[in-house]
Amino acid sequence: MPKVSPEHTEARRRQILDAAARCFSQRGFHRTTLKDIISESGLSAGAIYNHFSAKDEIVDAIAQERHARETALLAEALDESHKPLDLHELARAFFASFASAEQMESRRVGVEVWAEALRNPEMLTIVRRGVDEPRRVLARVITDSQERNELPAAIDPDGLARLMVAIFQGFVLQQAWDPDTDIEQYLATVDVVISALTNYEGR
Amino acid sequence: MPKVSPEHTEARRRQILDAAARCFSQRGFHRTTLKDIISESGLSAGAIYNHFSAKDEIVDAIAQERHARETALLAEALDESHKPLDLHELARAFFASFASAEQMESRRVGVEVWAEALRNPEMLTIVRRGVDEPRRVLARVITDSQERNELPAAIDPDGLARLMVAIFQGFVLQQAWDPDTDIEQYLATVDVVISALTNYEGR
Amino acid sequence: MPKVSPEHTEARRRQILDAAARCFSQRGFHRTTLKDIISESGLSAGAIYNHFSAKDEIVDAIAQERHARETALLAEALDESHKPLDLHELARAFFASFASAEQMESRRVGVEVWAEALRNPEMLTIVRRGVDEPRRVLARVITDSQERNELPAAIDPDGLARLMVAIFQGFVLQQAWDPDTDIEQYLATVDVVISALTNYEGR
Amino acid sequence: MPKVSPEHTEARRRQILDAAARCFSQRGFHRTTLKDIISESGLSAGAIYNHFSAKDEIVDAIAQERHARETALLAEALDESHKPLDLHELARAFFASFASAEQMESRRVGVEVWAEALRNPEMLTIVRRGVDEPRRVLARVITDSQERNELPAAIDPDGLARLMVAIFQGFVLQQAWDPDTDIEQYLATVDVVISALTNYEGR
DNA sequence: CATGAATGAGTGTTCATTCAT
DNA sequence: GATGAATGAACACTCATTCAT
Repeated sequence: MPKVSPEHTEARRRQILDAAARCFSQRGFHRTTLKDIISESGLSAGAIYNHFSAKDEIVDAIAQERHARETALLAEALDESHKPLDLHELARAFFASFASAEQMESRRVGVEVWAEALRNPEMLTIVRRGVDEPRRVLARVITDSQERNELPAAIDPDGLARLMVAIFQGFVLQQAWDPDTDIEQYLATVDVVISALTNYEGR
Repeated sequence: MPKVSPEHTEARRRQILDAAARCFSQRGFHRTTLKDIISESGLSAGAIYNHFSAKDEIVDAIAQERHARETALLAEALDESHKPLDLHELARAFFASFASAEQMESRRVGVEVWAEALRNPEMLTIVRRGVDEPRRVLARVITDSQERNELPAAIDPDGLARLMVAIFQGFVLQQAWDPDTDIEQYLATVDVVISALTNYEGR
Repeated sequence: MPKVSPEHTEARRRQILDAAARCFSQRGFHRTTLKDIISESGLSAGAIYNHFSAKDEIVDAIAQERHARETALLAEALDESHKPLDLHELARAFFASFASAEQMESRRVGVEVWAEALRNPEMLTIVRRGVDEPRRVLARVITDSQERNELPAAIDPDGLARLMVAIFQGFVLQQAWDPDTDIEQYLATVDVVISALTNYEGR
Repeated sequence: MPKVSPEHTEARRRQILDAAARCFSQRGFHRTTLKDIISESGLSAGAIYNHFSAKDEIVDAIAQERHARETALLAEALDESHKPLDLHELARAFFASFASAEQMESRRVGVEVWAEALRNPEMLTIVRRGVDEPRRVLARVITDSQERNELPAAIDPDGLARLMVAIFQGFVLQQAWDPDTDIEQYLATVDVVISALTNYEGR
């Protein structure tokens, strides 16, 4: 079926990436073979190589998409919120993606990407992009809050941003290991921490 | 009929595990071949198989040792501290291991173990043991602090324990991706958070 | 029902064969993929298969054309010369094709055809046709010369024809390996050999 | 069977190279698959890769050995001859290898190496070594003969050496295409040419 | 006729594991 | 126990060929 529309090409790409994502989520990408992706996608080896020139490229694309989707979700959540942003809202926005099961699968792959980033520069770039941007957003919101006297000026905005990102990352891990991990309990604690910081007047 | 002393056996095991740890830290589990371990250890394939019946067993042993060492370090830190423990001291104890470069290598492997735990039940068990125990210690310390009125009673001890563990895990990740990450800045922020919680009287 | 003129068909064939010849000369038959020919020709896979039913057929056609062209060049050279032919002129005619760079490319392909002929009967037939015909021409010229007493009668015409063909083939090889090989030096030596034979009166 | 003698290692290498040579001679090295070599040698893929790190390395080794053997045969023939060498003897020495059927197989592979040398620098080096050395030997013999007044001084030694090498190469080709090619007829003609040159006193 | 996406058998290569010495 | 050559299933990837549009 040649002379095919760009939509068709894009659909095939999706078909491959969706199949790969399912495989990666189940077995991890090191244990996923091209045969797995072939079976799962219903395509042939050649068809896949018409869209990606190597297995690694599929892995990269999945990692990239994952972080792009997460960043998009966050940006969306920020846009919907009323200015000025407060940290409570921001925290909720961060955790919003935990609703769907599909996102849960995606986050499992994300954890593997985190590990892969330690050995694969390509992946480290992707991870950094996905982590640094939210951190910068957070740091800005923190600075703004300090200027409005809603947060002690003594707090280092970057340090707190890092810590809040860590709070998110740590939960991702804990929930990945145990899907029953109680997100509401966790978010309630996050709220307490934020409130405590908000009311804190230095030592 | 073993002709060799148990000490010799143990020394061989160490030789293998140390070589494997170096390989894993550099290339990751999946990219490390048995040939790599053979070269790095200076032993033969057969010699290795006399101590481990499969590559996976080496991986498991490394993961196990890693968490055992970390738990031991933590226990040691707790023992040395003067009762009653406060959260500031506890946080410092958690982060104590970040001093040495060797520990840095070990933590890189640890991150991969975290990812591996998502697909390998054996590894999940190891990870859970390594994470749950500290969390329980933390929760107990928090409860104690609440009883001494050093922390608001409204805080959920388990939720806060989880969050503090997350604060640790997130930093491990961030530092693994960027070794220049400033630990003192981070610890200062952790201290602020703990102080804020200590002084917080609910809303 | 062909809608296209025979000229168009022939033009397409040329387009394919020219592209293929360029590819073969650069990478050899075996390393040239159909994709290479597609890129080089600017045509599509389907278009090529409308004119050739397999890659081998293109190879055959190239080999055939090459030898046809060489034979034609030789015939032309013979026609132009004034009878009776002498061996000096004939040798020059043989080596005439070494002038152009295009012919140089063609000869590189020719060497591969020589090798291919050892395994591919189709190709062997082509090579034989291309080699036997000149050899017969040479043998006839030699016989004629002997009858005119310009060459010792003791010489075996077929043996000498073979040897003169070999002199040509060997030079093709040597020049293919080293394009700087001095053709004038070589031709001068050939002339000396012919003169020596001409003047030779047996032992 | 580890801790094996160097002889054993060498025997395995031979086993592989002999099998490969048989395959190459039958199908050519482009059409010979590793599976072919595996079947023919009776070894496993892994065993082969213990001795050669890629298929290309086997091809190179075969080409190298072929030329080494040919050079050795020539050197041997030269040593056996009584000084001073004359061209008749030298020509016979060159053609001595045409006796055995095994050498015939080897020469078929050699023709393929000649073609391969046009695209593969590694192979070109091997071919050049195999061709230049005999050419130099020939040129020296020619110069010596000229000094002894057995050959006209007007002849260019290098040109004649090239031509004699070509006479050899051309015969290799012709015999490879047609095993029935008469070597005695050919050698007789070569002798006539040499005699004619010997008696030639310039134009 | 032209297109080029799709096919899938086949390729060279790797690597955890075994076992005769 | 120690050795390391041997195994062979599995892997990622290629490419001549087909055929629906």
